[in-house]
Amino acid sequence: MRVTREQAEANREKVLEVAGTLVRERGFGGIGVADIMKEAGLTHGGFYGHFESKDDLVAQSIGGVLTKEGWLSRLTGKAKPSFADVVRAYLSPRHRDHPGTGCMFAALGSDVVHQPRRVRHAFTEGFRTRVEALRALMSGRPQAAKRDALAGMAALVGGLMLARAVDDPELSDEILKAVSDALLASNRGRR
Amino acid sequence: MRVTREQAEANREKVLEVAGTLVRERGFGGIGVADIMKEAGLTHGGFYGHFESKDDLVAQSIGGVLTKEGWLSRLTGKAKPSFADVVRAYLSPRHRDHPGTGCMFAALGSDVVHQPRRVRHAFTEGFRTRVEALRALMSGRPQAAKRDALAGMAALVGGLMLARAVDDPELSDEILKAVSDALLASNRGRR
DNA sequence: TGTACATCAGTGAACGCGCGTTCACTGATGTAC
DNA sequence: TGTACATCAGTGAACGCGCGTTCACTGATGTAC
Repeated sequence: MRVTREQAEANREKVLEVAGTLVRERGFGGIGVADIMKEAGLTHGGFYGHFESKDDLVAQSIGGVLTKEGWLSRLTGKAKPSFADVVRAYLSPRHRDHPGTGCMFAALGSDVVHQPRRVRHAFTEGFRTRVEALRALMSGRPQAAKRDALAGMAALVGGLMLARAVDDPELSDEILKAVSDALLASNRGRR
Repeated sequence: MRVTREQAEANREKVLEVAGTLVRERGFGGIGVADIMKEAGLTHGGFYGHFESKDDLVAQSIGGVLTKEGWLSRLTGKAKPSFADVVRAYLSPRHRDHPGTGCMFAALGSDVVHQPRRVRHAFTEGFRTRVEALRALMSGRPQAAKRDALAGMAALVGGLMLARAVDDPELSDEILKAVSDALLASNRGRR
């Protein structure tokens, strides 16, 4: 059942997209080749026509997500979001409850260290990009230091991850609010 | 090859301890029953004399680590550590490079959400304990709010996790230092 | 433009390995007298 | 305190399931004429 070249390419991209979502929802240990292919509307046998191995797919998928443009706008829903927009959207219940389309670091962060070199490297480069983007949005004279952006990223990622880990919804909300307030206050203080 | 009751109990505790270390070093997906038993100096067959299942072992091991007393002293090497002592020890290269005896949240945080109820609950209760301990060490008038402690925990956990995830040692050190400086400064500001 | 053949994307059965779990067995410990 | 038997912690082979990977096959697409 051969398909057109365009369809084959679309299928490949669909598989990458599904993998990116499922791995964030279920973690590295929670995704299988058959699952992913099924979710993409295909059967598992065709997998190796597109990818060398499962590791290859995961690396490509994560690399793709972490280098795609427009993530700030997708997160906030605004074309030119402010620092406060980003903090509020990142630490929102909505982001917490939709890991599949959310931040890779909060969803997979503690497992990255156990992944193959390629995956770890993609994460590192994606992290640099995001730190720089955050820095550019922060206040400071004349501009915020990388240090402030690194500390901000740590608080964002740690806060979201903990809000997801905890099994008490109230505590989870409390974490989101606490980190959000602290970041917004410290950015005001830097002005 | 029966052993004394004391030896059997010591073996059980050794298995729990090994599991606690290996799971932090390798993640939930990186530990096998045979590995753990071998590392404890036993063979895999005896496992089910001590535990109901692998999940049971993991839950018991993590619950044990998270309820044990003295973790603040073990982390800092001091009997009565200050807030600055805790921050500096937590975000030290030494802690980053020894996950097996370090913080559960940074080592396993993003995977906790995929674990059985028991494990998630143990994490949540352990988290509460640590937030309260941190709050008690922070400055404030008359004392720091829970909010400040929650934000502090998020920054600590996120910072350590990211410092481990990243594949560039320089960036890793930079993360540790940035978060450490930010936390110490904001605690001074609260005084 | 139409026809014949080659290509190859996708299918689904099958393979093989790793790992959690079970089980018959061993031999030292614990206990009854 | 010593002896005989019962208990049971630990051993290692074996089982079975899940999952990554392979492969012969199908039938629609792409191409040569």
